[in-house]
Amino acid sequence: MTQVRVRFAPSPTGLLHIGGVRTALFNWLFARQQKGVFVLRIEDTDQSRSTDESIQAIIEGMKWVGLDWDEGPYRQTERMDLYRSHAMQLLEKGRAYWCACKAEELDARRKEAEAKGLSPKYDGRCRDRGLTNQAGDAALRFKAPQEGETVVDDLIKGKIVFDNNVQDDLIILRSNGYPTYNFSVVVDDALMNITHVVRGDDHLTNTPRQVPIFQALGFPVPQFGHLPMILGSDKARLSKRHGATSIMAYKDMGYLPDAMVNYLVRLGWSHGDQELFTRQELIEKFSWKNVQTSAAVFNPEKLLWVNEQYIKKSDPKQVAMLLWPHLKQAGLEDTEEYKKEPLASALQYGEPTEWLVNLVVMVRERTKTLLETVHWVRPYFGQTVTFEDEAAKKFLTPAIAPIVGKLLTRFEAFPAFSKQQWEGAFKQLVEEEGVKMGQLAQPVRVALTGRTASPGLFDVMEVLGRDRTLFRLRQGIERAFHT
RNA sequence: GUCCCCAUCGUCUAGCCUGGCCUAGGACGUCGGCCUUUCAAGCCGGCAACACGGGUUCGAAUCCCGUUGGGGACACCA
Repeated sequence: MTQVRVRFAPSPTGLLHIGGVRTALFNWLFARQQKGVFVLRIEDTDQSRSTDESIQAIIEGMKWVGLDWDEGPYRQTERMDLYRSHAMQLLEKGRAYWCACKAEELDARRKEAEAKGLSPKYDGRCRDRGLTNQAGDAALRFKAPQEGETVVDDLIKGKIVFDNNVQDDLIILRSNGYPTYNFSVVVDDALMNITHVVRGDDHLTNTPRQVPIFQALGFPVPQFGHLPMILGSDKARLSKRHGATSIMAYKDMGYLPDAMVNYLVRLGWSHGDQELFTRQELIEKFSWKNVQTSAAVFNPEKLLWVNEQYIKKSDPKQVAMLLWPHLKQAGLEDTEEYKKEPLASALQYGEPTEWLVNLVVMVRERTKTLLETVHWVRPYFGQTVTFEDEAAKKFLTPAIAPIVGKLLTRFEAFPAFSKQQWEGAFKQLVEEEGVKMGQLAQPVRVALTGRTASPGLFDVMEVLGRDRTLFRLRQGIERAFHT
């Protein structure tokens, strides 16, 4: 059994798209499962649209989402000699010919054909002219078979039959000497010994163009697999108008890489009723036969739910580390608490403090993204609290100040914080005063966090610690007299 | 226009290959309830789908044909 070799071959013409990540993911899963090789190849033969920034964006995105590659990144622009020499081979074999038609002429003829309701394919006028490329401005065309059929046995869609008479002679070398996509992929996939070409559905009709080129070059034809597309809510191909499509935008919005992977893989693949998978499980359970044949609509709400599950169930240390950059972005880096985070500025190293980890555990039940986590975690940074006006106005009133004062006195009597002890004191006071739990709890909550919603009061005190709890209680009482 | 792909709740999907176990299961969302010091979480329950029409068969979501609908491709883009 030969070793499985797969590849992800994006073109660097923009940010790394969610659809691209999913394609990469299926390839990666298959490679890891089969103990094969995952190749990253940058298809940058369109020099007018390719940029180095895009290459960086692809690499950054792949790394963030944890899809590591074994070979590459290769760049097609560094392999020009290979494409040219193989193109010349085809010319020598009589499987290619020079075409002197100008781009504008072809354009005009295509439009004309379309207007007449004919197929817009190349009319083959240079096919038998035996031209040479003396002027150096001709394009080289592949002599595509015009008879018979090309059969593709797709890993996902099954057997597909294409009539060869609908294929035209595609250009393999542009007049500027650069190869075109359909040619460079074939040369690369062949030379890189790619065994399984797995890509988006939109490439399905490229397959019957590419297969004859493999054959003409004398290369074995790889297995093909075509993944269904990802659609927007209106069932049109997913694009920016449906919202964020770049993978890094999701990082910025506070999504976890594992959550993205989990959501994306379930978009078109399933394993019974299971919704959540570890990476190891995905690698073990992945199978082509469970890949969906039809397109899927991207659903941001379900993605949000998956992310929420990961925030809740992942190792809180991991979550805390992923939280660091967001804390900084939120302007919390000047607080004492942030400064205690050992390596928050070099987030790839070290571990978060126990304090932060506990904080994450305390708030994670109520956050769906890391951005929300930041919001919930914010009151615990810094000595003083920022009151939300509405909250203070409603709960920190002169009427309530005395009882909060009594609570403060009792707490002050304790030399250290003890959840059990303090909660007992709190409940006793509530009973003595004959008030409802909430009548005291809400003012205290506002005093401690500045807001009307928070985790359990005594968890809050624990994270705050004795001194800050007392400090904020005093602060709250003071505020109460000023309302 | 030509070629190709696809079709189960609003959405992601299980079931389809190997027809009966399907009065079609799960998940997201949504609606209602329980729990509760707030906000969540959690738990329980409700609503909700086999695109349509023909066949084949004792029996079809499952097999076949057609229709309709959706998507993709037809570049010196990838």
